[in-house]
Amino acid sequence: MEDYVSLTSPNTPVSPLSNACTSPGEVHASMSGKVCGVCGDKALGCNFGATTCESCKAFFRRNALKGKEFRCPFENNCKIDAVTRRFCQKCRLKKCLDIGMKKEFIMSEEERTVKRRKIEENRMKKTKPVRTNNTKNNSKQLIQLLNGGGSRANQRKSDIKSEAESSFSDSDVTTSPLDNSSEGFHESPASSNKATVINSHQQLTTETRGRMLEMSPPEDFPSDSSPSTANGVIRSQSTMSVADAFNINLRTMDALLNTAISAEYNVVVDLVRGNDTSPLSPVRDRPLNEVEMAKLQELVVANIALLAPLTEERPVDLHYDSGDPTLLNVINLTDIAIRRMIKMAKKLAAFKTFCQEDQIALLKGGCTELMILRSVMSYDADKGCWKIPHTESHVNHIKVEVLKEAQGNLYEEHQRFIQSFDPLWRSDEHIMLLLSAITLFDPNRPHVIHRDAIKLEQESYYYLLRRYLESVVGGCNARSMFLKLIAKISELHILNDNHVRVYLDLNPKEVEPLLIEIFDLKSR
Amino acid sequence: MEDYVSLTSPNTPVSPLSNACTSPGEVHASMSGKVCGVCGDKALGCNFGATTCESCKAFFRRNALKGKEFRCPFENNCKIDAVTRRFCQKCRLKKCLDIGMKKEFIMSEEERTVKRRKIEENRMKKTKPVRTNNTKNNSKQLIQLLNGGGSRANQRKSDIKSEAESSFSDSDVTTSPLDNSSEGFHESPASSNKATVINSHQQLTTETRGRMLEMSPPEDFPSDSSPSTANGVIRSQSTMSVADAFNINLRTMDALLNTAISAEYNVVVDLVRGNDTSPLSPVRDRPLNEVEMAKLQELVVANIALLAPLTEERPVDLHYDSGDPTLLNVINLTDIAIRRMIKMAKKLAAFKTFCQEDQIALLKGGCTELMILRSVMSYDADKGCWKIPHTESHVNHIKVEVLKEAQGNLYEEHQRFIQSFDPLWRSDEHIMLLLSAITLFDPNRPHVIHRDAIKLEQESYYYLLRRYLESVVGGCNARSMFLKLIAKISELHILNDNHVRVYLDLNPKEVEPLLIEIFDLKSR
DNA sequence: GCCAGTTCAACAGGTTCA
DNA sequence: TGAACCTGTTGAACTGGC
Ligand SMILES: [Zn+2]
Ligand SMILES: [Zn+2]
Ligand SMILES: [Zn+2]
Ligand SMILES: [Zn+2]
Repeated sequence: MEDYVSLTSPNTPVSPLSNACTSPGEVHASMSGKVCGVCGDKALGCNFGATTCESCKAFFRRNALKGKEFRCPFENNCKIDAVTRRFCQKCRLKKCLDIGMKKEFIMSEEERTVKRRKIEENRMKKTKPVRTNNTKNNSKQLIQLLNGGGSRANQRKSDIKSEAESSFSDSDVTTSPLDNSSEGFHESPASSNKATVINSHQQLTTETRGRMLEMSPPEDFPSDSSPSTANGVIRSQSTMSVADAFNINLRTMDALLNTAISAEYNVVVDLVRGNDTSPLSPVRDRPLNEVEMAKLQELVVANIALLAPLTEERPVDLHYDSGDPTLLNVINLTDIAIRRMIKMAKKLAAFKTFCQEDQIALLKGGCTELMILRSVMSYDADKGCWKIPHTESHVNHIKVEVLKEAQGNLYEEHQRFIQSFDPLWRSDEHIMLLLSAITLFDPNRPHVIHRDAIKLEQESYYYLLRRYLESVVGGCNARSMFLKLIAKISELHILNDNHVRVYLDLNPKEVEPLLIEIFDLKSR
Repeated sequence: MEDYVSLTSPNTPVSPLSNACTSPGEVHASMSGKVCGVCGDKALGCNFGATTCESCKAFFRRNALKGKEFRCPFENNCKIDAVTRRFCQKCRLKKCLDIGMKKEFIMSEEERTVKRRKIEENRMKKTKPVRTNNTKNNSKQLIQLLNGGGSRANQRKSDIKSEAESSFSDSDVTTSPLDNSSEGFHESPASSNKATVINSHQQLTTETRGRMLEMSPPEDFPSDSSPSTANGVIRSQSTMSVADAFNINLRTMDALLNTAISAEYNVVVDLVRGNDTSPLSPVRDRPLNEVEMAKLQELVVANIALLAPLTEERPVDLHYDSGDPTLLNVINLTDIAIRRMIKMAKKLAAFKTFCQEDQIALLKGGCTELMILRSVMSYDADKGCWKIPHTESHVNHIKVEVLKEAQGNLYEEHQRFIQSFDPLWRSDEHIMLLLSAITLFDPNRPHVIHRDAIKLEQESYYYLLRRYLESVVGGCNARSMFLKLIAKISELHILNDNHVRVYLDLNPKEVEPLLIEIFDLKSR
């Protein structure tokens, strides 16, 4: 059974030194059964410029580009056949090249990237359900809500037929362990502000690490602190004059931004000039500046406004108080949650600057993800329920378990997602709101028109999130957290798909009009 | 004489008596249950060229290479079976060889070291937090250098005992019978870098993909290719759980990360300029903005500081001034180069924000690669030497040819690497510094703790490099240059890896303490 | 159908530990 | 010494653009 016969005619069966594959059109007569020019094994075709077997093809692809230097355990002239080919990489590779295989034919990193992307795109096209457009026609409710400053534009199914309540969530930011919640509804910017910036992980304090560094130059790193808790941690709390920040008017963005820029820029200037004087002035680890604070505060304020409105919007028809709501109840309550969302969005200056089409696109595309985030915020781990404020005095509790009624393992996934949020994140209103903003201003929503403009807005929130983290925790940790949070956004997209499926399965007749509009249910 | 032949090369893998293993794909009909060719015990597969059991495999590995002469207690013709195999090593080993086991297939000492390293590296990449090496204990010098602003923390061997320039001869005492011993070592400041230590060949593959995504044509996200679909609608595969999906969805992560980074640079500026930029305004062809400029400038400044310090750091003991330095001289001079590197790193704000463990990991892992880059920068093509400033007025010239002293073709490879840099790149300080920064902030270094944080920083420099190129040459060219430069980084890793072994063979007694620490030489 | 790349289970080398 | 284990490498089978 010795196919070792091949050993006698070691090299290429065809031409001694090259078995370059002939041009496709021209069939080489002598080739009856193709043979690998490298090892003599059965060949299927031409690979990287020569006729080879599958294994030599793979071998060449894997090793030719790496500059890796192999060593021959023998005399650098090993004969390569189907059995011995594995024994000496060096001689095998050499033979590959000798018979004319070309490294150039191996796709570069870039080419592979392009290819992969192309495949992905094609895959998308096939799978893509393609939803209907956001025409003015099928977005009446949304448009009304967006335009109408008031509440009359509402048409709730449940106004007629009272039903259960609640939703995943509305804003329970209130329940947040952080004090600010307790401040609750006042809008007094000042008070909330303070909370804003400073509160936050108790342990971390708003240490302005940058400042600290300057103050204690020599031993930048305490060297003792464990890496995780780390490098900077507990330091004195520097109570910067946050107060001023709030007086700043959001409208005068230009001025503010200039401040920010100069701040950013100053670092450089410092470095360039007397770099010796303050070599440590870090780009990071500095407290939020006025602009940043203002932008963050805007979110907080918009969110606060969210807490009360529910009641005004519609008569209290929270009948289910008597018992636990069904899944359908809960779903329809998301109607309310979404209205809140819209209201909140409208409080964001940037949002209002977008054209109506984009506003609709963002809301339609993002509202469910936003709700999931709210769900995370309002989750009460102890009771396993969402705490949802309805009136100033009344808080509703809805068992998360209601999700078990949904198909698939929505409940488990939802729980896992919530759990995957570090309690510290969940309870940090600022983090959650920033994530919400990033989610809202997602430039990749379908039907978006001014994509770049939206992208810019989103970027500003990414940036702000990062800055916020830097101002709260230092160095490595800030970046780690930032990345983990970004990962959460990625997970959110996926989880969202599963949630949406629940809506799509609904019978339009049982669902609130607004929901029908948002999920294009009629079209199903 | 088949045996002879088979010993020298695998040409005849199958000797009459052998039970040489056939290629895996080819099913040997006669083989029902595999049996050890040596002892008849149950065999699992092919080991060192023959089908053997686990114990004979281990036996052969342990004893075949040792020149050890065993003595047969009997007549030199013992029967070897599962029971008797341990009675006579001599006959057992002889039988091993008889049935075709080849000592050449046993990895040499050096190969094993390389392999071990690679494994450890990979392990570190996966296991993120776990702290291991780089303990404070074995990184004293580094820590001193990192903390101490001054230079007193230095302990140079050459300060104390100027010792013979040594011959490498002993270094290549490599025990391996295989030629590899030939590696010898060579060092150029640059080349020595390679040894750097932590060779890391991460393939930039997946990462590059992300980076390229952004660079591609203006309409990065043709709206359809975008991963996000609308608020509902199947984003990726549908039913998978969030957890699973996460892996599959790395692509989305890439995109998000990119957004986050560009946010870092653009937000402030863009907003100021008027975020109503036309929707299609291309990201290319615009000059660097303030933030980007600042970050780049920081590198330049840090680099400037690098040029003078050498003399302060240590008394000039460049004995070789009288003549050309030997390879060992050069190797030990890398000590100085590394000190500069550390100094430079410390001038980077971002670097300082990392915890000490990470700072050490990055320096330990990256310093040799960084030195290779410096080698490229300081190379004088005309004279074929490196120009290394020692004092402000004095520049040292070291012939690159010193690398020829090293075994193997280190010199050639090094030269090739340098030459492969377009002179335009080499002379562009910004490009070289950006490459250095990318190399420094390599998240895949072993023992890194906050891997993702470092990755973020690195991505940031990738982004900056791209932007820099865009600002200097036009869109298309920028793109291809960017890719070529990335490829260089990849080559750098390989070059580095290929010579790590050189350092490993050094005799610790002849090497500067800092180098010992960085290369963990003592541990050998 | 060709020929790039991708995937994954088996393979074969080293390492560990009793 | 050898069973158990770990990991990088191989290669058969498969995917997908052209
Ligand atoms: Zn082959
Ligand atoms: Zn060979
Ligand atoms: Zn055996
Ligand atoms: Zn014997």
